[in-house]
Amino acid sequence: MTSTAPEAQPEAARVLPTLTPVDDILADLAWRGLLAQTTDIEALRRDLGAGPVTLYCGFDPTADSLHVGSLVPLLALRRFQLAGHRPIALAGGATGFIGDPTGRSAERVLMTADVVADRVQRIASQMELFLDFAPGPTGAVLADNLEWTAPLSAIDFLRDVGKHFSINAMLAKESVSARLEAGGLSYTEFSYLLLQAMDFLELYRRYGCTLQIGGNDQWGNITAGLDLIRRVEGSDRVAVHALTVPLVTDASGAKIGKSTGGGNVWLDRALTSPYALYQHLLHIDDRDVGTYLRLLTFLDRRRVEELDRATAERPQSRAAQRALAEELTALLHGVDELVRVQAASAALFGAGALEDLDAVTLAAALAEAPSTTVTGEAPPLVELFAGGLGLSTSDARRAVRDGGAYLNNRRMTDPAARPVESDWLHGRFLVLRRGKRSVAVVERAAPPDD
RNA sequence: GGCGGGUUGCCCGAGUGGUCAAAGGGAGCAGACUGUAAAUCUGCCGGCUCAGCCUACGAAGGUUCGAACCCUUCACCCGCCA
Repeated sequence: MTSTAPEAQPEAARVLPTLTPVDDILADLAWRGLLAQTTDIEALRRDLGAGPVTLYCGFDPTADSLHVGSLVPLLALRRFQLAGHRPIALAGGATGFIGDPTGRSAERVLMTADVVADRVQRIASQMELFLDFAPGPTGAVLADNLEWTAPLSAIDFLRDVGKHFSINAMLAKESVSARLEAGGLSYTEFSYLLLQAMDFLELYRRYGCTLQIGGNDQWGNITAGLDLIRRVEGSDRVAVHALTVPLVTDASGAKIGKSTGGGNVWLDRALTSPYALYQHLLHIDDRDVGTYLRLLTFLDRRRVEELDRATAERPQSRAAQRALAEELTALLHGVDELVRVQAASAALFGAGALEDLDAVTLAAALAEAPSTTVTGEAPPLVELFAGGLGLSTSDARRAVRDGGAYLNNRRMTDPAARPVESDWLHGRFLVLRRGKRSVAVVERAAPPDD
C-alpha cells in the first residue's frame, strides 16, 4: 500500500484538521465525481499502485487570487498527496503572460510583467496553504514555468518545441477551432498550447512528473504535453498520463464558486471575507450541496452520504450546507476564524434581539462585517446605508423605498431619518442590513477623552 | 483591395427625427411565501443635491427648434467578391 500519510507539520495539522489518508485514490476520485477523463485508466492505476507518482496541475495568474472553482483541481492535488503521491503546484508565470485561449471567445488583453509577477506570488502563496511541503517522497513542490520559459530563445523554442507540433492537429483542437469560428486568435494565444506542453515535458525531466491533472477544458492542452513527451522521449520508454476533473456547474447553470451576486468567491480574504464565504456556502442550493461536499471537502464517503440523507429528509435543518460551510471556512481561514464567523452569523441571524447581546459578543461578531466610523452626529439613513454597505446613493434610496433597509434589524422607511441616541447599541454600534444577507456596522468614534 | 451588413444599458436584443433613460428577455436587487433554500408572485434595476436635473445608444464632427435614429470622417467586427 502507498497510503502512508506524510509527516504532518503542526501548521498543516491545524489548517487541514479532518484529513485521513486515502487508500485508493482513483476510487475516491470516482465516487466524488472528480473523474471527467483519463488516459488509459488501467495503466494509470498500475502506476499509481506502484509507488509515489509525481503529478502536477498548473494555475495561471488570471486574477489576484484563486477562487473556489480553482480549488477543485487544487484540492485534487492534495488528495493525491494524501494517497501517497507527490504533487507539483505550478504557477503560470509564463503561460499567464501569454493567455490561454481555451474557453475564451475573444483575445485576452496582455498583462504587464509586474502584474503577472505580483499575481504569481499571491497565487503561489495560496497554493502553499493546501499542500504539505515537508521534504520526503510525497513532499509537494512549488514551481513557476517562467523559470524555464524565460531563458529560452525564440530560435530554440521553434526548433526544439515547435518542430514537434503539427499545425493540422493544433487547428483541430477545440480551443483553437472554437476561436477560429468566433473571429480568430492571435499567434500569441495560438502558441499557448506549446508552452503548456513544454511545461509537462520540463516537469517530467526535472521531477519525473508523469501525470498532469486539470479541469476538463484543459484536456487538449494536457494531451498536447503527452504527445510532446512521447515524441521527445520515445513512446516506448515513458508512461505519462492525463486526468481531468469535471467543470461543474450548479443547478442554475453557473460555474462553481460564483456567488449569487454574480462575482467569484475568492480564496483571498481581502476579496471574499471569511464571513462572506461562510454565508455563501450556507446558501448553496439543496440540489448542489452534495456535489460541493464531494468536490470541496475531505469528508469521507460515509459522512457525505449521511449528509445527503439529512438534506433529503430534513432539508430545513441544512445540515449539509452547515458542514460544507464549516469545512471550507476552516480549510481556508482556520478554525479560529470559523468560530468567529459562526458567532457573527448567530448574532445577526439568531432569534435574539441585537439589543440583548453583550458588548463583547456584539463587537466580536460585528468585526466580521464591513464597518465604517462616524464622528459627531450620524447622517441620514440613506447616507449611512450608502457609505456603510458600499451602495450608490440611488441604491440606498431604493433599498429604503422598497422596504429592504434595516437598522438594528428594524425596517426603516424614512430615508431622511437619522439614528437616535437609543439606536446606538452599547452606545457604539449601529447594525445596517440590506435585505437578508448584506450587513454592515457603523461604529461611533470614541469622544476625545482629554 | 472592392461591395454589403453591423457596433444600443451588466448580457442578449427591439427601436430608425420629438411621446426614449430607450420595448422584450436574461442576470442582479428588494418584498411576500419559506428553511438565512428552491419554485412562484410583486416591485425595482444609469447617476445625482431625486415630483427635477445630469450623463448615455462604437468615437469625433455636422444638419435640425429637436438625433440612438439623418449626413461626414475614423475605429473595430461580420459576410460576399478579389
